[in-house]
Amino acid sequence: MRSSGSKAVTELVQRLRVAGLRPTRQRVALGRLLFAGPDRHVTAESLHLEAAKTGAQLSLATVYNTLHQFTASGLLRQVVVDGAKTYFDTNTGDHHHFYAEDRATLIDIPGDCVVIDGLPKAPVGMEIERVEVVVRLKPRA
Amino acid sequence: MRSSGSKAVTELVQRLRVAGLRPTRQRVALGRLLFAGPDRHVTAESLHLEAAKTGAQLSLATVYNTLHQFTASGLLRQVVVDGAKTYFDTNTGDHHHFYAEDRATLIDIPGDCVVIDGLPKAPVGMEIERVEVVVRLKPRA
DNA sequence: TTTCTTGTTTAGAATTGTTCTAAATCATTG
DNA sequence: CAATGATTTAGAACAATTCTAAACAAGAAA
Repeated sequence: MRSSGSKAVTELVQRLRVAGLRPTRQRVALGRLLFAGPDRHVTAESLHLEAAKTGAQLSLATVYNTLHQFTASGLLRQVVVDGAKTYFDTNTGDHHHFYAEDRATLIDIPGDCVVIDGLPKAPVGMEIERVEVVVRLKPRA
Repeated sequence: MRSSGSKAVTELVQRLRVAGLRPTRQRVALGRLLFAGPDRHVTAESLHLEAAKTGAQLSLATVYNTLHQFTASGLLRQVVVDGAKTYFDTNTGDHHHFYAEDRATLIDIPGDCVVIDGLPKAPVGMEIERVEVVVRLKPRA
């Protein structure tokens, strides 16, 4: 019985290989947390904490490295909604976000339900890389 | 000849008073830089540098304080487009932004030309504070 | 004016999130 | 199994921002 990993893990290892990333213990551990279930939003800090809770043994620096590598490989995407922390989103498709400032929490808004009209075209020499909508939420008065 | 200030300065002092802020030398100096001309985007650092160039004598901490006080009073608004620095915008009206990542530069998009449709309503217990659109630009290939 | 009170400024230390460095470790290949 | 090069890591370094408590200045009162 050579391979004791689940199918999900095998697939993850495959994804990493394809991305040119060696499937190290640390990357697999983080990948499982990120990609095993439904889409999610994490910060380096939160993911590091979560990994620690599941018994994984890895440094915060590695979490940062890994998140950036995953992002560069298109497995993750960065979301900027707060000056302080950087969020990473496992949903790399076209979509937007609610951001509850008081809870520092993100909620996805599917891209296919939102229509944005009337945007001016990009200045000369520039082109649009992406259009991001952030809907800031506050507790109802 | 008691009052040697220009009309613009008098008006600025008035705005500060209304906002409950004493028109100190520092606040007036920063206010002139911010509100004398057309709308603009600054960071604490950039404004501090600019103030220094015009001969104003004030600390970076004061620039931070002032930017936050101005924001709290509705004279400025914060724009989050980059994890690293915080931008402040003298245009507090309804509008959006182009953001050229390579130049770390903001350009206003008038709010009245953009229509956003299909946004889901806010989760229960929450209400929408503001809808922000950021159009990320990259140099044309 | 002068004095009093309170708001404001400031230098410098402290914090926070993130990146860097160089040495140790691990994964893969031959 | 050894060699090679990628990866991890602890800890230092960094950058933006906030905090602190002491000095200072603005407006009100006398």
